[in-house]
Amino acid sequence: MKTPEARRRLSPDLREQEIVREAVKFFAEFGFEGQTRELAKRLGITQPLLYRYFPTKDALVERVYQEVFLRRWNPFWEELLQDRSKPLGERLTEFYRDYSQVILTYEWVRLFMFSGLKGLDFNTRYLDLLRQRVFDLIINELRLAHSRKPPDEVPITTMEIEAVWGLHAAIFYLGVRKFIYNMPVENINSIVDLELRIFLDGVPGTLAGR
Amino acid sequence: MKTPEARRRLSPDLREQEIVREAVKFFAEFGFEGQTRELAKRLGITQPLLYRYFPTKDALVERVYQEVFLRRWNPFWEELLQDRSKPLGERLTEFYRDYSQVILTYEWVRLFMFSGLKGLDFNTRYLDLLRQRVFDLIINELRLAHSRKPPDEVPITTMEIEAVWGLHAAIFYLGVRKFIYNMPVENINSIVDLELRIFLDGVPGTLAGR
DNA sequence: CGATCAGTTTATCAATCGATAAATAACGGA
DNA sequence: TCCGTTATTTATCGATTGATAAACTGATCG
Repeated sequence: MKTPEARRRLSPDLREQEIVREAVKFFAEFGFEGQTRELAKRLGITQPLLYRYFPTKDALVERVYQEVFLRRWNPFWEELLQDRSKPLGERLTEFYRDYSQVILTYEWVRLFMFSGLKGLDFNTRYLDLLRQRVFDLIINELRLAHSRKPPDEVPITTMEIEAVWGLHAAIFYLGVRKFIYNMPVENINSIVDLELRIFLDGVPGTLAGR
Repeated sequence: MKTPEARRRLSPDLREQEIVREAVKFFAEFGFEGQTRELAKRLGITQPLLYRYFPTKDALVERVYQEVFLRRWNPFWEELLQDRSKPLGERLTEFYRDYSQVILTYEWVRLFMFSGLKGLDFNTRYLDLLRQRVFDLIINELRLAHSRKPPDEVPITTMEIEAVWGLHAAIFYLGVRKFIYNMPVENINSIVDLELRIFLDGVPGTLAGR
């Protein structure tokens, strides 16, 4: 009992936006093997129309990546982590609460995993960025908070990076459980706080630069 | 320049074993959309022969699950975690070193993720088992080691479970990074030790039952 | 009100998929 | 050595896939 859906002839910009928005949801659900006919059906259009806006299916997939991963990165995070007017614990709480709100979504988590499994290099590129823009900063601030020598005197160790990876994994895995394993995960903020507490209590023993 | 590969007519048992063994590798690489013709090619047989041993493709996929997940569970783990003749830290190290050696493999990690993304209920079933057979045990032993009331007096809290989830995630994510994101991850045992140290130093603050 | 541009649909192709039936050939027993 | 069982291959079907070309139609302008 829905409208006959006879609405046609949208402006190209609007139509493209609609396609991309629906494609994000669609590929997040079925992966990149999701069929163009089914996507078109959800959009209330015919399948060949997709090819008016994107030359190939891969081009549409590529566009979905950009929309989900690149667009959602917040440059302010890097400032926040270095804002020494606040205690480090407070900064980390603020950062990971906000960061988790961005990446712990159905689309982000699943598309990221689909991308990794398909062997696309996007994951490594994103994670290299994450390490440079976030992990190194956190280690730097942790060193400072515990009166260790800075990274330019004593280089960052593998184990320091791994310690931060552990924190990051604990938080990201909440999204894996929720959106990939389909398990109930509630009160994410409280859990983020918990993981941070455990991390901050336990990490001093692994910091270098004494 | 390889042998003409004219060998035919294996015994049904042997042929089935070969098919399953190769199918595990194959589906771990390409996911369940991997094509039967390509799988047959890798086996050096023709595609219809697969249907002599498995009625449908799904039946073969189902068999792969059983082979990888059910067969590799070690009941001894549950005994080990409760062996109070050893310090808890030692038990956890021993367990997670062995457990990580079993699940942090190309096949296990990728098939588990493919399964989750496809919406099969196997993940939840496995993780329910993991929680009952491992998580609850760990929390019980942690309570005991820190002189808290046992779970039958003070029920296990959500946050205690989440704390163990965090440890588990940190370790499992090593496999995600290595086999899904294709990142270099070395010295897994050392990292497991590190995560355990951080966990054990930080977790007492979240234990209930005081 | 008619003409033109462009957004959209219809019709269809070529390749690929899982699956089936019939033909072939390898191995063991008499 | 021959024969029969059956493991294996050849040939093929029907459905589905991404993609293309041509026909259609709605909106804007004169």
